[in-house]
Amino acid sequence: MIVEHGFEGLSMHKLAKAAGVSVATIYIYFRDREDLIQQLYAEEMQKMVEATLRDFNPESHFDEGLKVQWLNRMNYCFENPYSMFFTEQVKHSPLFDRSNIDTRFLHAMHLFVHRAIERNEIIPLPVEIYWSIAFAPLYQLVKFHIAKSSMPGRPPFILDEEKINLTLSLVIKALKP
Amino acid sequence: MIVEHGFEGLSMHKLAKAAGVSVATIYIYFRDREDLIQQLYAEEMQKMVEATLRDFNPESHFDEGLKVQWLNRMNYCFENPYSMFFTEQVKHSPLFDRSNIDTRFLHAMHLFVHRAIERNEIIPLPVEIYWSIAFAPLYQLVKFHIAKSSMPGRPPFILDEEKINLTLSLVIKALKP
DNA sequence: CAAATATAAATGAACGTTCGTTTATTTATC
DNA sequence: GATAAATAAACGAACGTTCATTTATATTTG
Repeated sequence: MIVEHGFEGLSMHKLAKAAGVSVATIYIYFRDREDLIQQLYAEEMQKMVEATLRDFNPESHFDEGLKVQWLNRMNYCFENPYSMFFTEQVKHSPLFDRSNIDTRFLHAMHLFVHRAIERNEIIPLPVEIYWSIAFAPLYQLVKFHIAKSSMPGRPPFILDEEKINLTLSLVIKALKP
Repeated sequence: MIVEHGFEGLSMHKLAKAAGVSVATIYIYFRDREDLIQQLYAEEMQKMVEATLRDFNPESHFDEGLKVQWLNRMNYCFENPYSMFFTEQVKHSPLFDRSNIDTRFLHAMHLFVHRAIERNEIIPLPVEIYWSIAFAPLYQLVKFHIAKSSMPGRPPFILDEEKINLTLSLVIKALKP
């Protein structure tokens, strides 16, 4: 409902009807409407983080580790477009609470980056700059892919492993000493 | 209203009251609520595009042209945080209509990229990959800056011209032959 | 083992608001 | 006196939430 019609598209009555359940039943499991959305968001984010960290070793070489994360993230987005759209919508709405970010994920990332810097695999950078170069391009490509026709009047953009590898190599080039 | 409470925070009654106007008056100038939001979005996007293209010459050297755009975009976001937040919210909502993207802007960008490729200033790339590397990091940095504390438990991230230049140099390194 | 009781889960109906939108009328401008 | 702009009031529909009640499940008792 939220993905297709925005937050306004989710009403407790419609949700109850769609779930084949009474409206009051929802309030047994969720304090109120906002709590429902927040719990759903937390749940989806946790699944995404787990998928992103699958087979990821923070001690691995930077190139290898970043590639694992890119492919994980890309695959998850492709297999769960609704989840992706929903979480992106929350992240760009006033509902988003930055203090609730998964710390397990952050720690793994910090370890990974600092190890890579120690080993001289990438140049030392503020984490935000590192993040903006290492991940923002991936997100953008995934969005282009999901939007199918990325730009009007152009052929649809299909993100495949070849394009991922090309972009990844450029990103790594930027971060290499 | 939308920035502070989401789309649900904008009601015609509350808007009329805030504007010191009757509800019916709004319907003289806007077909309905959605038309109001779409017109507001189009207006804000046009202002942003104009600000981004200020002093930008599509024929200029790639490094120079990209820097102009980055600084323009960054400054506009800083000076108009509400506009930024609002448009980002629309872009990540089902209201967003990809077919309404400003073509003037797209043409300027295409010309700029192709000239740079012709002059061998950057490697040839699909436009989407170019875009994801050339701009996504900037957006991410601006978001970090606006979010003040980028990641919990870390000092607030302040985006200044020095950090912009550093990131820009890395991005250019990635795109250079 | 069945009946009785206690506990938990689920419900339909209703609450008072607020929603987006319209219409008949008044006010301002030319 | 005509045209345009603005309004107050009202519309039914839908909203989030609650509550008294019913249904289902588990436990105890005779």
